[in-house]
Amino acid sequence: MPDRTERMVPADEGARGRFDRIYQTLRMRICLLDYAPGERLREEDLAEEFGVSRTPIRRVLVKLEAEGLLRSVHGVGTIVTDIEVEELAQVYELRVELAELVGKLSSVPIDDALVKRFRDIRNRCDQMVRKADPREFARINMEFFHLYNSLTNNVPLREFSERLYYQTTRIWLKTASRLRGYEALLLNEFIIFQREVVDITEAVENGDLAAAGHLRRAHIAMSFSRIRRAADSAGGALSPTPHSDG
Amino acid sequence: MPDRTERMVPADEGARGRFDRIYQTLRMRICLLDYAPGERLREEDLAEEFGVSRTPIRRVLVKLEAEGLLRSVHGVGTIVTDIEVEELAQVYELRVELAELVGKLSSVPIDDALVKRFRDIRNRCDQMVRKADPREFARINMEFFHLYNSLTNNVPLREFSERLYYQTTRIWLKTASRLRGYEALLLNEFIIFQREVVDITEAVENGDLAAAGHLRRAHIAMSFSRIRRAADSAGGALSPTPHSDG
DNA sequence: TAGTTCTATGTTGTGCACAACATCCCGCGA
DNA sequence: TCGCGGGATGTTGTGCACAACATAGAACTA
Repeated sequence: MPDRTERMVPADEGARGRFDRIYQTLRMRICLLDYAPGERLREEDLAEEFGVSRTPIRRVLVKLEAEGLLRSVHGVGTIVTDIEVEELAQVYELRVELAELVGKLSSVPIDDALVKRFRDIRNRCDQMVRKADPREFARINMEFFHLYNSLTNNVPLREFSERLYYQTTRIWLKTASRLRGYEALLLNEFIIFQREVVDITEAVENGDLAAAGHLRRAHIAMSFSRIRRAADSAGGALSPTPHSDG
Repeated sequence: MPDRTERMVPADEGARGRFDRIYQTLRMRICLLDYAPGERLREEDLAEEFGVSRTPIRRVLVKLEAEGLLRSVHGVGTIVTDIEVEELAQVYELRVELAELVGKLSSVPIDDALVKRFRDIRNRCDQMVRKADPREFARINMEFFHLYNSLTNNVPLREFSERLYYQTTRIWLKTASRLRGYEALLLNEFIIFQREVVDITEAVENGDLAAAGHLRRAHIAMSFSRIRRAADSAGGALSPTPHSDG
C-alpha cells in the first residue's frame, strides 16, 4: 500500500480544506458585518489576502451567492446582499416554524456531554453579561444557535435553519445598530437571551426537546417583534437602507 | 437616458441568462434520471455540448453541488449524489411539514387565473391517465408541485421546498424503477396522484388553503409509506444501491 | 448652460494551458 | 499464482491573460 503520507503541518491543506476555510471565513465576516450589506467585494483583493488566484475565490463566491448572501453583477462587482422588510418578515415567519421542528423531528439522544455543552454556554453568558459587546454577543448567539440546532439529527433541517440564521442575524445586527438607544437595546437583548439560554438548558436537562422547541420558537418570534416595534417607533428604520458606501 | 436596447433575439442571452439555462437543464436531467445517481459527469463533455469552455460549466456545477445534487472530487470526477435510507426518511419527514406550511404562511390571493391553472393540470391528468409513462408522470408531477408551491408568497419556503423536491423525486423514481411490478405500481401512483390533484384543486376553488396544505401533507406522507412498504416487501431495495455503471 | 456622446477605467466572465490528484493496469518478483 | 509497485491515463483544481460589460467623467455640440 502506498504510504499515504498524512499531512503533518495544518498549513498543508488540500484543495477541499482550503475551499472550506475561505468559505467559512467569508461567511462569518458577512454575518458579523465585517462586510456590510451593500458593500462591494473585490475578487482580486480576496485572492491576494488568501494567497491564491481569483479562480478558487470565485468558487467560494458562487456558493455564497447560491445561499443568497452575495450577488455578482457582470462589470459591476460582487455585492453583499441586503434584504427587504417583507422578506425579512418571511424569513422570521419560517425560522419560527423550523425552530419548533428542531425539537420535534429526529431528536438526538441526550447524554451528559450534550447537557454539559448547554451548561457551559449558560455559564459563559453569566460571566460576560456586563460587557455588552455587540460582536461578542453575536458570537455567543451564533454558538448557541449551532448547539440548539444539533438537537436534531435531521440533516436538511439543520442545513436550512443554518442558512436562514446567517441570512437574518446580520440584518438584525444592522437594523439594531441604526436605532437610537442602541446600547440599552443591546443590553436588554442580551439579558433576554440569557433567560432563553437558561430556559432551554433546563428543558434539555429534563429531556423535553418539544418544550425546548416551543421555548425557542417563542423567543425568536418575540425577538422579531421587539426589533420591528423599535424600528417602527424610530420611524421606519426597517425600510431598505440607502447604501452609505461609495 | 441611454436607450436600454431590449434583447430582441432570445439567442443573444447575457452571461446570466446562459448560466440559468445550463443550470436549469442540468437540474432537470438529474431529476428525471437522465443522469442516474452515482453517474459521473465530465466537465469537458458538458462544455462541448453547451458550446462553452469548462469555466462557466464549473460555475453551474458548484451551485448544484451546494444544493446537494452533485459532489466534486479532485482527480476523480463530478458525481451525481445518491442518498441513504436514513436521509431519505429525514427529507420526507421535513417535506411533509413544509407542505403544510405552504398552506399556512403568506397565502397568495386566489383569483380566477390561479384556479384555472389548477383545473388545467387536473384536466390534463384525466387525458393522459392511460399512458403511464414514467417520464411524463414525473413531468406533470413536477409541474403540479410548482403550482402548489406558488400558493405561498414566502420566498425562502418556496426555495427550500423546491430543493427538497428535486432531492427526493429522482430518488423516488430510481427506487420505484427497481421494484418488481414497476408498471402496475406506477399506474397505481398515477391514479392516486390524480385524486390528489382533484382534491387540492377543490380546496383551492373553495379558497381553503389550509385544507390544501393538510391534503398535500397527507398525500406526501402516504406516498413515502407506500414506496417504503413496497421496498421492504421486495427485500431492502431502499438500501444504498451499488453503482451499476463502470 | 444643458444635454449627449465617447473614452478611460475598473469589475466580473471566459478560455486555455498546466498542476495536483486518484485510479487503473501492466510488469515484476517471490 | 498471488501480491505489489510504479508509470500511464484521466479527471478536477489553479493561474493567468483577455473579452464583455457597466460606470463615471471629460469633451463636444446646440
